[in-house]
Amino acid sequence: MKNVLNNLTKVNIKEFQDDLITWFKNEQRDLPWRKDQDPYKVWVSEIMLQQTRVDTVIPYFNRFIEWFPTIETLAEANEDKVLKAWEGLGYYSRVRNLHSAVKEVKVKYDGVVPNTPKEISTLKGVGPYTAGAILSIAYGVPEPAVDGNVMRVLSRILSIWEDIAKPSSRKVFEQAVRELISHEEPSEFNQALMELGALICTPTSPSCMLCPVREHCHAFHEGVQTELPIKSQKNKQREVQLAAVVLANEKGDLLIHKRPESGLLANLWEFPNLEINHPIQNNRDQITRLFEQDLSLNLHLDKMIGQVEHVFSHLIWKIKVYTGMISTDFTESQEWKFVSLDHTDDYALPVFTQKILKLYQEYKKE
DNA sequence: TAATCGTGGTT
DNA sequence: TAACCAAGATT
Repeated sequence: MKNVLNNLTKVNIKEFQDDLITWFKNEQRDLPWRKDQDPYKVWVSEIMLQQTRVDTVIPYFNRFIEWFPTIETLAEANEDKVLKAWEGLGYYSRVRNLHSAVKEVKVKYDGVVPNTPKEISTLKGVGPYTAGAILSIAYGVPEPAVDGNVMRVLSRILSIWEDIAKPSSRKVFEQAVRELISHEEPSEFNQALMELGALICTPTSPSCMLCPVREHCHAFHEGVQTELPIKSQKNKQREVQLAAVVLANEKGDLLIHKRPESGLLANLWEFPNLEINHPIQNNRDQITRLFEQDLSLNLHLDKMIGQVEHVFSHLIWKIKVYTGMISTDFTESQEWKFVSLDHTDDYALPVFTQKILKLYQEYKKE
């Protein structure tokens, strides 16, 4: 650790803080979660921003705060509505954990987000980054909030050649922040590091000539700013073959199924589907039998109307989409519903399901 | 530690 | 177009 951070002793910390924070106060973006320092809103924004772009988050954040303006309202909401508010954002366990944690804050902390590292870190979905972000931004506590931006910025400023893709590297950058952070303005300091990473110290072509802390930056002085940070590459996605079926009843309502409460897309809704990874499971009769065996759906597949591809972070789904008919004695249950497309307010539909729906609607036009 | 967990924009 | 990227947490 000492060796990796040996450039820390060469930084004029006071000047660095001042240059960074002054720039932030002048250049920061006007974002909806910066209108006040309500710990609940800071919390919601930080969860939404995990692995998600600012431009994507803004409309989701505004609508979420409209629907659930306080800890109390979110705690009282039912999960289907909460998931619907997250529909399309991805990483859905984030909002299920947030919902659970907000309920805990309501009963255990009398509705007040805790302001100590130990307590806030026990909340579901609140890891090291989010704990530091809420504590510093909402409460002014000088804790590190190390995200991808901070690792990139500090790897350049301090010329740190650790692999930032390794989980163990985060503690190196946390230690650096503990040395550098302003105890007078920890909120501005942490946000400034991230804002600098987002606007100036970008991954591929950093705008060093516009950088307010250029003179403090070891990578700039050595001309290696585009070689940092070091980040090892991830494995590529595994490909999975699926079959899905769109089943309409007499009214034109479509059959959807609630996914399991854990794992991928937990508790979201989908058109009936299953894996068909064996080559032998590739014709219509075989797939019909699989729906009967695996899902207890007694149905007739009409025709294959097209294919849908959907890319996850670790999977690629290639889905053959069928239309079909289901036996008249089928009955609805908690996990199986016929729904009108005009009344899906209580059913969060992930993007792959919406791709199937679009294919089906185009097919119906003809 | 390495996998899992989404989606859409950028290079 | 394929790879990469974006304010990570959990298991």
